[in-house]
Amino acid sequence: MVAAVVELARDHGPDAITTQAIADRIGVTHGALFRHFPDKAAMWAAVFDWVQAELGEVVGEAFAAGGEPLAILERVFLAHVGFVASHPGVPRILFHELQRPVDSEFHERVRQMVGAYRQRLCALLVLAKEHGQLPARLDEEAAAVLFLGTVQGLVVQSTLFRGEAGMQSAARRIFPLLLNGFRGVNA
Amino acid sequence: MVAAVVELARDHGPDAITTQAIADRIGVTHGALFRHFPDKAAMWAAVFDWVQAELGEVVGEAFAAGGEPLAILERVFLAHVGFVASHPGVPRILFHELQRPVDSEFHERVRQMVGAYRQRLCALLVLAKEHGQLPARLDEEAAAVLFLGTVQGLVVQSTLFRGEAGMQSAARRIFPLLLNGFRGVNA
DNA sequence: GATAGGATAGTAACAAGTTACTTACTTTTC
DNA sequence: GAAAAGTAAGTAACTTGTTACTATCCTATC
Repeated sequence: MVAAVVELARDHGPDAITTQAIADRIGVTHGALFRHFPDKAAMWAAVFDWVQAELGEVVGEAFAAGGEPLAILERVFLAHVGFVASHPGVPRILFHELQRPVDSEFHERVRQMVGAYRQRLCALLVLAKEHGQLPARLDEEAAAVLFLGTVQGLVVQSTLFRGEAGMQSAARRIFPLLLNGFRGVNA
Repeated sequence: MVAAVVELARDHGPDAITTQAIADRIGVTHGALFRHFPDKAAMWAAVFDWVQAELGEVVGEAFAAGGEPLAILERVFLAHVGFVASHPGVPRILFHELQRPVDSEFHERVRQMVGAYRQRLCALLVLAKEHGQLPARLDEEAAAVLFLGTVQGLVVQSTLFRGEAGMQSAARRIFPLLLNGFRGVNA
């Protein structure tokens, strides 16, 4: 089911992801879907669960692989971009979720997810400071926001232009700039 | 009309922006809308026209106000963020537009708009190089992508967290990091 | 200067098509 | 043989767009 939704999101915007379209894609009748999910919201929730788990795993591995803090940072960056590049439907789904009312359940979940991600990044940046890889006066919260923003901006622009193919190479060109910003030229 | 749509987008997500909802917001009946617009697509087009003109003006002023290239860059950054902060519905509308099929008319328009913006940024960065404010080896295309990505990422995270209020202050904290990245610590 | 005529803008009700979801019934599977 | 899974045919609500009719205002003629 989840796979069907992610594929549908890739080439027809989420408006076109009707329960009928999902059923067609899976190869069952419309009614059969509702034997497994109480309603459409539950289907979206399942998709979100999958995204959260999958992205969590990919990024978690990058975090866990060890090495110097800045090497980890780069690995996380590329892993995140790589995940999105190999699942082009995912950002569309998330953007769609974000367009619900601000106090919706999904908003809360995304907020928690991004918040936890940001905290891990902050911890990593503090570690890098302690290792002397980054200046002690670095505003690591701003840096974490910038890091995530860079990924998100890359995603948006890649869906606009080169498609997802050029995303990885763009990421490799951009990361040094990002890192230099963290290191600080005026330190 | 445009104002009604932008306000609706602020707190109700574009799915809920039906022609009926627009009519209610304006204070006319449903049918009256179709006396001014042939169909709903034309309404979206009008909204997009407004966004393009308004944002173009705000950013254009920041470009035109003169000063050193990096000062202009900062002014553009803050102007852009300020515009979005004062019209929270706008990013939602644009994200909604981006979820149409890739070869749609809107996609093409957004692409041109972002493309033109990127070129202006590149030109500005080249100018900064010539003034000796940025190292000659700076990859200005990557820098332009990073610049736009930062704005976009800031927008996304602001709609998630502090709301649009903290966006300006976040922008002020982040810009120095961005700039340092351009200046390059390894130059 | 009053008034006919026509464009402009609005209203109310409706038509046609979608969408999410249900229900009564059948098939598969263990 | 019973529970789980699937099917076919609905239904109610909602969405975009249309249509027949009305009010308002500007103009131009008598």
